[in-house]
Amino acid sequence: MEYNFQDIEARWRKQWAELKTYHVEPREDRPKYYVLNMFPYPSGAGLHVGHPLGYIASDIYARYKRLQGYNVLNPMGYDAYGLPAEQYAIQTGQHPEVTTNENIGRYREQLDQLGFSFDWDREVRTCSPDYYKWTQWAFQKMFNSYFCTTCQKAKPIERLIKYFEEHGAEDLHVACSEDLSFSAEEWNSWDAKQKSDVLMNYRLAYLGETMVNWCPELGTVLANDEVVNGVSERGGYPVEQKRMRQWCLRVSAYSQRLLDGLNTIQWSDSIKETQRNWIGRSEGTEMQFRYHNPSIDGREEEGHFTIFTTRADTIFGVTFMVLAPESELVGQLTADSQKAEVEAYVKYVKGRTERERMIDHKVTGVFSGSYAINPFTGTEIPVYISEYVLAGYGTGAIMAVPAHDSRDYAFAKHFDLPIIPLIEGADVSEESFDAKEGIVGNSPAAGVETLDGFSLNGCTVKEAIAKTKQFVTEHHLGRVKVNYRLRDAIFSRQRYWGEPFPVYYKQGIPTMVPEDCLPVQLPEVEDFKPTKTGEPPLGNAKVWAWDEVNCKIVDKSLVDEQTIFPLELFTMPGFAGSSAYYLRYMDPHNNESLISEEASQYWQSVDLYVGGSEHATGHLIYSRFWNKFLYDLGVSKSEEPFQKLVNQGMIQGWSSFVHRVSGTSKYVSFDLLEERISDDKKSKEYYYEGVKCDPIHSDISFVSGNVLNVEGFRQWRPEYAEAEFVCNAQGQFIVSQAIEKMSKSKYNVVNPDDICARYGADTLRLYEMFLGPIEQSKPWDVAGIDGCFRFLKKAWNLYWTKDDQIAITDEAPTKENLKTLHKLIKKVTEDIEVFSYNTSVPAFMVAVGELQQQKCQSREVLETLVVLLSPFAPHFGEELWHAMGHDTSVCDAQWPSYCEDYLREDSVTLGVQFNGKVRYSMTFSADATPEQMQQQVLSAEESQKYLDGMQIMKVVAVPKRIVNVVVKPQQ
RNA sequence: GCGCCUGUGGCGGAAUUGGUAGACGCGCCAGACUUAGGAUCUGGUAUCUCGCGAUGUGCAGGUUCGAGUCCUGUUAGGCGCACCA
Repeated sequence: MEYNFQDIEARWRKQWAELKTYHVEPREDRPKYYVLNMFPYPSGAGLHVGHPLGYIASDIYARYKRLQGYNVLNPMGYDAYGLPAEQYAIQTGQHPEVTTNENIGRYREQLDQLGFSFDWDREVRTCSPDYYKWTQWAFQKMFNSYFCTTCQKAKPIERLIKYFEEHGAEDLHVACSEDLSFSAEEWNSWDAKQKSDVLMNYRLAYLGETMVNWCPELGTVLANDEVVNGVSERGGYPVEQKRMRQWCLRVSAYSQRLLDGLNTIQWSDSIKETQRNWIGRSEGTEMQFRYHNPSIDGREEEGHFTIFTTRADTIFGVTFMVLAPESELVGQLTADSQKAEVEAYVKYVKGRTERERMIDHKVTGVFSGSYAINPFTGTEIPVYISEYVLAGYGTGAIMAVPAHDSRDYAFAKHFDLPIIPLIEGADVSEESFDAKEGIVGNSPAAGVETLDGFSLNGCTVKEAIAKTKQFVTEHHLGRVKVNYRLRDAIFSRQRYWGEPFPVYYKQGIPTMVPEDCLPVQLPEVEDFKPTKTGEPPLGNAKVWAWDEVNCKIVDKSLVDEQTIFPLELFTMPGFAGSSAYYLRYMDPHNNESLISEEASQYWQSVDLYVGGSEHATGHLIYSRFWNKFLYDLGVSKSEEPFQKLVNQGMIQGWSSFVHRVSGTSKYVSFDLLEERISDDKKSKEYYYEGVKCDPIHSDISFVSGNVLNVEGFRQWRPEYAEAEFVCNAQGQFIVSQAIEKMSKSKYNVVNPDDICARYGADTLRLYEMFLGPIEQSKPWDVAGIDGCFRFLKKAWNLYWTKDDQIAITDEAPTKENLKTLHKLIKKVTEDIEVFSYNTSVPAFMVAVGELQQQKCQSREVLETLVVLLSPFAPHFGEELWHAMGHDTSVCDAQWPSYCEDYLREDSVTLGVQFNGKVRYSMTFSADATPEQMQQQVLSAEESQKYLDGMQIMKVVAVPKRIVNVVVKPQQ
C-alpha cells in the first residue's frame, strides 16, 4: 500500500481536534509533567522552518512522557504585544489587534499542520484582557510590596509603613533606591504626597527618576537587555542616556536569590554563566574617605565620601581618587579654581553618546581641586573626575591604585601621577599587575606610620583583603559590601500596543485602581503615534480617566481632581506579559485568581522549557524574578519557574546576493569579480573593473544552485526591470551566498508549508531532528530530507503485504527480531532522555532495515515499533496503530522497556591487539573473564607470530571491548 | 581584556563516556530493473599505495598497554559580559 501521507495527516489532524485527544486536566492517579515552549510573537511573516525545531523536540518529549504514563501539560499561546504590529498600525492606521489576530490565525494554521500535541483549550494571548488582568494584578502586588534583605523576601508595604510610624528609617534592612534616614516623628508629620514619594524608594514596583536608555527614533525607553552595543536591539537606532520618570521593577533586590537559584536548576552551563555575568556579583568593601576642598573656608573637615573596591588590600597604593562625571559628589568636591575646567569636562562627557564611550576608551579627565585623606596613613591624595568611572556602579567613586589596575594605570601615566607597587616582585614599569596573587609588601612602606600600626606586609593578597575588611569594619571606616551589576528593570514604555497600567494620578499621587476593577482595558485611540506634545500614544485616548466613585474609566474631559483623575499614559514592556504565562496555562480560564490553589499545587512548575538562548538576559531573568516574587506571595509553589531548560539552536538560512557596481544599475555575475580584503581586514570586498560592488539580497526563490533566474529577478522590483546584467562565459549569472539568520528582510526564508505539502509533516519532523544536535545552530539544507522520507516509506512497507493487507501475524518473534527491537528501545529511550534525537533517527533506520531483512511480521515487534516511532511521526504512528486493530489513540499505549537478556550475545568477537595495534579478531564466549580471554589469546595459533621472540609485558583484556597484549623484544 | 562553547571524510554529523574512528543520511561511483526517470533496489565510497601496508579526529607536547575522548600549551571560529574598580 502506498504511504499516502497527505490523506493520513489530514485525517488524524481532524480526529485529534474533534476528540480533544490532547486535552489534559489534573488527575491524582498520575504524576504530572509540564512541557513548555517559549510562546511565539506572531509576526506577519508566519512560521519558517526554524520555528518548529524546538516545538518538535518538546512535542517528542511530551508524547514520550505521556506514553510513560505521565499526565502531560503541553500548552501553546501567543506573545501578542509587540512593536511590529504597532508600527504597522502607525503606517496604515490598521488597529494592531486586527493585524495580531490575522497573524495568530496564520500561525495556528501552520502549527496545526505539524501534528503537535498541544492542548489548545489552554491557549493564552498576552493581549487578551482576561490574561493581562493578571499581569496588572501582579504589578499592583509588586507596588504594594517591599523587599526585606534580612529574610530575602517580599513583604506587604503596610508592614513597612507601620515600621516607619514607630521607628522611622532607623536600623532598616530593606532593598531601596537610596539610603534615607528619617525619624518616626518626621514620617508622621509628612503629608500623603511626601509619604508616597518616600515609599517609592522601597516598593518593588516604583516610579523613579532614573537614567534610562532613551531611543529617540523609536520614541521610547528600552531595558538594558534591549540595548546592544549602544544601539537598539530592534532597528539598530542610536540610544542615549536620559534622566526620566519611569516605572521600574526592583529586580536588583532579588540579585542574590537569582544567583543562588542557578545552582538548583538544570540549564546549560553557558546560559547560567551568562546570567551570572549579567547579575555580576562582586564582593568588596565600601570605604569612607574624608576630603578637603580648599575653596571651603575655615573648616578642616568638610565631609567625606564613599568608594567601593574589591581590592581593599591595595589601600597603601592609592595615589589618586576618581569620581564619575555624573556623580553628585562632583559639585561638592570641585574647588573654585577648577570650576570652569570641571564644568567644561562634564559638558564634554554629556555630549558623548553611549556608543562613542563604548568604542573609544581614550583617557580623559580633570582635576577637581580637592584632596581626599587616606584614612590609614593620613596622606592627601588628589581627586580627579573621569568618565572611566561609571556613575551607576558601586558609589560612582573609586580609589585608584595604578600599580594594580590597568585602567588606573593608564590614567596615571596620562596625568603623570605616582605609581606605587605593592606586590613583591611585580614589575609595573610597562603595565599594571592586576592579578589577585602574590605577597603584599610596601604596605605600608618603611617608616610610614599607620592607624593603629596596621600593616599588610607579608600577607598573601587573599589574606590582605580579609584583614583589611575586618580592620575597616572594626574601625568604622566603612563596611563589607556586595555589589551587583544587575539593574532594576525599567517597566514603562511610551507605546500603545501593550498592557496599560492600572494606575491613576490622584492629586499627583500614583494610586492603584482597586483590584476588583481589573483589568483596566486598553482604550481606543485615533492615532497610534505619540501626541504632538510628546506624550505617549495613550495621550490620544479620549476616554482615559478614572472615576473613583463609580470605579470606572470615563471621558478625559471630566477630570476634576476631586473624584475623577487622569490615568497612566505609559504601557508595560514586552516582557511583562511573558513573565508569568507558564502559570496561567495551569488554569487559563480562572476569573477569580491567577491560578487556583489546586492547579498550582498539582502542576507546580515547568519541568522542561524549550526555547532560544537569546532570551538569557531578558525573559529568562525577568521570569525568574517574577516567579520568585509570586513564590513569596504563595501563588507560585516553586522557587524556580523552569527546572530544565533546553536551548534549541537557530536554523539559519542561505542568503543569496547579487552584486551591483556601486552607483550604477549594472549587475555583475559573482565569478567575474575581483576579491579584495577590506581596509579593516575583517571583511572581503568585491570589485569589477576597479569599481567596488555592493552586495544586495536577492530572494532565494530566484536562485537555483548559485545561478540567478535573471528574468524572475527583473520582475521582482521595478528598479531591477531596466538593469543591466553582466553574465559569465556560460551565460549564467552567479550569485554569492552566505549563511545568515533566517529573516523576511534577508529574503532567505524557507517555509514549512511547502515541505509539508511535498513530504508531509512526519518527514519534516523527523528531518528537523535528524539535522543535528538540537542545541546547535545550523543552516537549513533541504538535501537530506529525501533520506527521511524514504525511511518512512520503508517502515510503512514493513506493515503491508503486496495486496494491501496488513502484514502482521501473531507468531512469536524470533530471537533476532527481539534483539533488533530491544536494541532500538534502549537506544531511543536513552536518546530521548538527553534530547539526542539526531542519533535516534539513524537507530530507527537501522532497525527497520534489519527487520525488513528478517522478514519480521510479528505483531509484538511491529506494534512496539509503532509506539517507539509515534512521538517522532505521530500521524504515521496513529494510522498504523489503528490499522493494527486498536481503537484508542497510540498516545494511550505504553512506552516499552527493554530487556538486557535479549541484547546479550552468546559469544563476542573482539579485536586482538599487540602493542595497541589490532592484528586480528577472535571470538570469545560472552561471559569470559579477562583471565580466560588472556589464556585464549596467548594459546591461539595466530598469536604466535606476534609473540615469537617477544617478551610479554602485560595483557589487558576488557570484556566486551578489546584484548591488548603488550610485548617487547626479548633481550 | 575576562568568561563560556566548538574544531572528526566532499557535506550534515556518529563513536556505548578511555577500548577496532567515520554509525546513519546527503552527495558521488558502479551495477540491476526499466522506453525513460529527478522512481525503486544492490554494492562501493577517509587519505596515500598496484599491493603488503602506512597515515589519519585544528596544531604541539604529556598521561596511559591504549586518547577524537583526560591533562598542559597553542591556534582558529562562535557566543556572552565589557572602563563593573
